[in-house]
Amino acid sequence: MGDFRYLSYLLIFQEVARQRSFSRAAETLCMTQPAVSSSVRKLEKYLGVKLLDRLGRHVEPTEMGNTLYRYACEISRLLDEAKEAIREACHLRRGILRIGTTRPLVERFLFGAVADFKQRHPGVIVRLHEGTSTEIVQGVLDRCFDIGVVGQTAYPEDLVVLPLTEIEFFLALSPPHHGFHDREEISLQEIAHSRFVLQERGTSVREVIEGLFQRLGIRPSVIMEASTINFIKDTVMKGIAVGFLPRYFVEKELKEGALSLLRVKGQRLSVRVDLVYLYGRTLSPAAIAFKELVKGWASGSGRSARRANGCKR
Amino acid sequence: MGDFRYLSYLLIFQEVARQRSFSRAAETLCMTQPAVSSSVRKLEKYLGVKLLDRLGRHVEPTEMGNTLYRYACEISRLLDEAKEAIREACHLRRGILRIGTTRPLVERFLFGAVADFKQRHPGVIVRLHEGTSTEIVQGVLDRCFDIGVVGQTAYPEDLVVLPLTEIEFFLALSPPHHGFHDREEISLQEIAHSRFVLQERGTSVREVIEGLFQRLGIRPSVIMEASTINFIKDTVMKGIAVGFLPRYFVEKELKEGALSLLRVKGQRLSVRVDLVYLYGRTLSPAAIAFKELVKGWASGSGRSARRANGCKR
DNA sequence: TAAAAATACTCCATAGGTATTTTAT
DNA sequence: ATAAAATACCTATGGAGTATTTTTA
Repeated sequence: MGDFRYLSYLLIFQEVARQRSFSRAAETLCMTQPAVSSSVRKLEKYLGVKLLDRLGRHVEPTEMGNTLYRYACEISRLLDEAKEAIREACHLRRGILRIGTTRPLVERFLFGAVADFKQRHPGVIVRLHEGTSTEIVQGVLDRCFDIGVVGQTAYPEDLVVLPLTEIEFFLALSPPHHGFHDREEISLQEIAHSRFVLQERGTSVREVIEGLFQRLGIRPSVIMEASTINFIKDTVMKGIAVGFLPRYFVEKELKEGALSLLRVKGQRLSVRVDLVYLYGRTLSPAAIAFKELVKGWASGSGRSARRANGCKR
Repeated sequence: MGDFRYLSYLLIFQEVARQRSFSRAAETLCMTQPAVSSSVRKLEKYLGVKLLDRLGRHVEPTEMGNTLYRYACEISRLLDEAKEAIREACHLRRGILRIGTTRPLVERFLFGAVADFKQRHPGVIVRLHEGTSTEIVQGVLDRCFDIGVVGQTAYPEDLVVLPLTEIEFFLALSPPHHGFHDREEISLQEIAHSRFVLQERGTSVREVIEGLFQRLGIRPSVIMEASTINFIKDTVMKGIAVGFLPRYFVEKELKEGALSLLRVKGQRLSVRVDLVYLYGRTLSPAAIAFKELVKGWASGSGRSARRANGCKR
């Protein structure tokens, strides 16, 4: 095409039409009157129509001039709006933040982090999706999520992985049904023939647990696969099976004695929590801000990311 | 401001975002790849944000890039629309034509001319306003009408006046009530003491009639001022008063003998019909076309403006 | 290694300035 | 007579080209 330059003429014309004067328009546009005149003339030549009637003292848009003026107004409005949208997104007053994560992690710190983020940046829309680790990772690859917070898995390349924290899992069992509830530790061999309720396939914990069993040559009898961590807790408490749970999740039940947690002897049964995003892609300001925030919520018990600073009042 | 040039960068960026490639965008834009690259880089620098993630083989808009891309699409849509609107208006496929005229002239030829115009240019909206000659002239001055078709008056300067035709007025009277109906002519003195129904003040005919009476030193007894020409006809036919009417308007009544028309002796009682528009202002293509059309309808009995030519099929 | 973007440089078109004339009020 | 637009002319910026290097898939 090559008629890009006429775009600027359009905005110059708009000012002339608005002010009904070349000179005044030149002034507000910080140009000289001849420059404005020539711009409008070039636009008229390009479009092949007269846009302004020069009437000595003042100037008046023609029929076509009025038509074009209306469009020019709309266009310059959009230009301002676009600039404003970018400005606002930069200052975290606008935008969308799409986070993918797993159910247990939502409760561990995402929930708190998101609430914190929303309070700091109420203008940003946060979309929190839940899924298994593999689903979330795929979602990040597919640009469904800006960032994912998942238990460690085998990541594909071109994914930036930022370790956040580690969550240790313990063998969870119901006191009445086993003789182990007074012990601190237990070896997997001791419970090799128990019935298990495990996290569903596709979750990071499951992968870790499977790896453990495999290394010890144990083929456990998995009687249930739970899609929610709550279901595991309930099943264990009923004494139907044993499972693996993080401590933070059953704090209350432990106090009540409804459940026992035993460290798995000789093995480090823990899952690293990672924040992941696509390599090479620019994170939105909102995503960057959230990334920093969630680091705090992961490391300390969460509240290390102070609420006081950074908040405009 | 001076940031006009960034407008063109916006459209270049849009093409890159659409094609997800600098090289391909350069091709469709008929530019070189470095030119496109530098444009986008300048836009990024101007806005202070990264718009595209360069990923070797291809390119992908960032969050901000996507936001801006949506605006760019809307803007380029508007640009196309504006150009199309102007093109269509030039070819008389779109536009508004605002005509001001007086009631009797609508029936004399405006009605036919407008119908003819609409048939040739169905896309153009025609707004036909009625009023007294002075009202219409004022409307033209106030930009309410593109053109006015009125009986001749004292025009203000800066009005272009194009004489269309002349309409002769005759004394109209009801046969039973007067002894003149078998005559051809009559002098105003003979009916100086009749009761008159005249066109309302502000109309051209009224001005002409007033001038005539004044010159002859007659002060007629005007018992009624009619705002519609029909009212004059009815009043005359009822024998309540005498008035002045053009022949074309009472053709039927003359044949039926319900009315007589007598030429006013020694006086040329006629009103010139003018097409007027603002001096210095560019007429819209629709107005120019209508102007030419109405010339034909005024001169011949109307049909001299052929219908065959100029019509695209 | 091949395709695409970035970089380096050169050039000329043109946007926009100054000075002046024309025009209309 | 004055204010505003048009015209004429000139200069310098920067847009866009060619050639080359760098990068990544």
